[in-house]
Amino acid sequence: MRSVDAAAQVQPKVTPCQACPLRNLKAFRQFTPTEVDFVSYFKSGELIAHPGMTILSEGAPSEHLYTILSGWSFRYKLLSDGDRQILNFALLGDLLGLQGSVFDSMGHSVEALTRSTLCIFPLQKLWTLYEKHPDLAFDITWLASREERIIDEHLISVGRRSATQRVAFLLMSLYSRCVQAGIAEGGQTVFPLTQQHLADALGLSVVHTNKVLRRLTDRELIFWRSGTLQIRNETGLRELSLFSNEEPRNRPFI
Amino acid sequence: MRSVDAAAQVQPKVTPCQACPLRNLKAFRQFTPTEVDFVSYFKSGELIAHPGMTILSEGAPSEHLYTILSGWSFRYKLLSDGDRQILNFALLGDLLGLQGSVFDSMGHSVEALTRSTLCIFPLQKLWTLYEKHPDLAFDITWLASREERIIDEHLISVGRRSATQRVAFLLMSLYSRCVQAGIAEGGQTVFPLTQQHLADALGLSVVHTNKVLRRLTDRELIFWRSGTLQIRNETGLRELSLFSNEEPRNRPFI
DNA sequence: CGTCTTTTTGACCATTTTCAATCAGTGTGG
DNA sequence: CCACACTGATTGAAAATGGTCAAAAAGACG
Repeated sequence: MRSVDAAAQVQPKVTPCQACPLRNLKAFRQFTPTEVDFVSYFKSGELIAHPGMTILSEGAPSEHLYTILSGWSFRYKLLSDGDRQILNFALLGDLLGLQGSVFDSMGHSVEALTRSTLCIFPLQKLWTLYEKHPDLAFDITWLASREERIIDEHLISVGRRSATQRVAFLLMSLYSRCVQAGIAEGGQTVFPLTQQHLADALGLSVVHTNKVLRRLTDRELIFWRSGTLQIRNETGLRELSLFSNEEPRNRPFI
Repeated sequence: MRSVDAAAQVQPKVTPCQACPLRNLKAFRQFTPTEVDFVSYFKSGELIAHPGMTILSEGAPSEHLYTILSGWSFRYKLLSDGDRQILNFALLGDLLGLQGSVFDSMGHSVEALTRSTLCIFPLQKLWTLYEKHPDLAFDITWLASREERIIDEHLISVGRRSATQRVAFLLMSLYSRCVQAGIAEGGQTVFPLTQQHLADALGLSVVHTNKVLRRLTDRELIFWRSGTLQIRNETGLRELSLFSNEEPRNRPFI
């Protein structure tokens, strides 16, 4: 279990906010020059996280807020017997560490799934954001509400859907987020999870997750191999999982 | 399924913010006079909701933000087959309808469990709050983060705990919130749920929930009868459920 | 090529669900 | 005050979904 300090590389601003790659994606909203200036002042540097690295730890305070510039990570909690529940995955543009800025410690941990680049925002400047940039403060509320929505949806999955529906739903929902993030096309997306990750997110055992995936493959709904997920029959998968994508366009980020 | 318009009683401000009963509870933070003035300007009236009434509907836009002045309600989502997942319960001081102010529609519904009084805040004035009262804007972020924390905790319960632990955990966590809200004392609290509500929150069937409750009663951990829940052995229940209360004191509200 | 992680399968087991009644509590109208 | 209707609580039995265990196969990597 490597800690941030041990394995992370903190860098100065390699990617200037003025040239933020997220702004080119149609999913994200545009900034005004004033906003860009503030965010640029707010951002203190970048963090390169390597696969398996713990970015934020449950129970520990957090000094920073992060925005994902690239890569995948996931939020999770551990039970005392070692069981892990993955709460949500985090992709391009997602905000991490908000709990740390509002409470004295994080209620969950965050681990990098792939090599990731995160923008670092020191909390000392967060208050200035609220004071001087109500529009950005509102964006933070927006992002928090969106996170709530995703967890709500996840909770109904784990609580009320069958194993097959759960798997189907999570795959569809991640695929849909990948499309939004511009890293998926033609029904195909990079998909750097292991079956263990899926199982831990869905409240299932790996063994059963594996069997469900086999069935979905046999039914020619999906094809998942060596880090790539193919949605072979999106309509079928949507029907099965009752997934309906209402992800808002023009989403904010910081 | 009564709608808000049909059964609700919208009243002018019966309880002036200056004399808000929440401010007397040690769990809640104090307001500055400026803040009280603004909240008072923000609040447009009160809503009396009766048991079973739908306060907010999934998929519908919401015109208002609500704060609970008294009573119980719960957030839930329905599956197409009619199954219901209760996402969280809402008590004194909790904020309802934030999603409606950020997205064009609610991602979940809210139903009153008991007769409830809610403060009504029209969304048109929300932007003023962000502009003129960054401290209150921060409070909204705080409340959103707290909601996330509770759902996270709920999700790990549903995903990874046994039925017995789940029931024990939910009971402890609701009891703990009641203590905070000042409506519980001496291990005893009003508890206006049915076993169906518990089951729907925990992702269990009513039948099994009933059997688990019986076992908890037989082990003399709890005693629940006619709307009153007694925690007969708090230590035992905490141990069983792995519940640890870290609810922050001095919580904000609007 | 050898080691380590991840995936896959089969067999067996357990928790939880579903089904089907019955019972208890509450409110209503006569 | 009692019969009737409803909703919610309880129970037992049978069925099922998903879990655990164990082991082998397949990849990934130095």
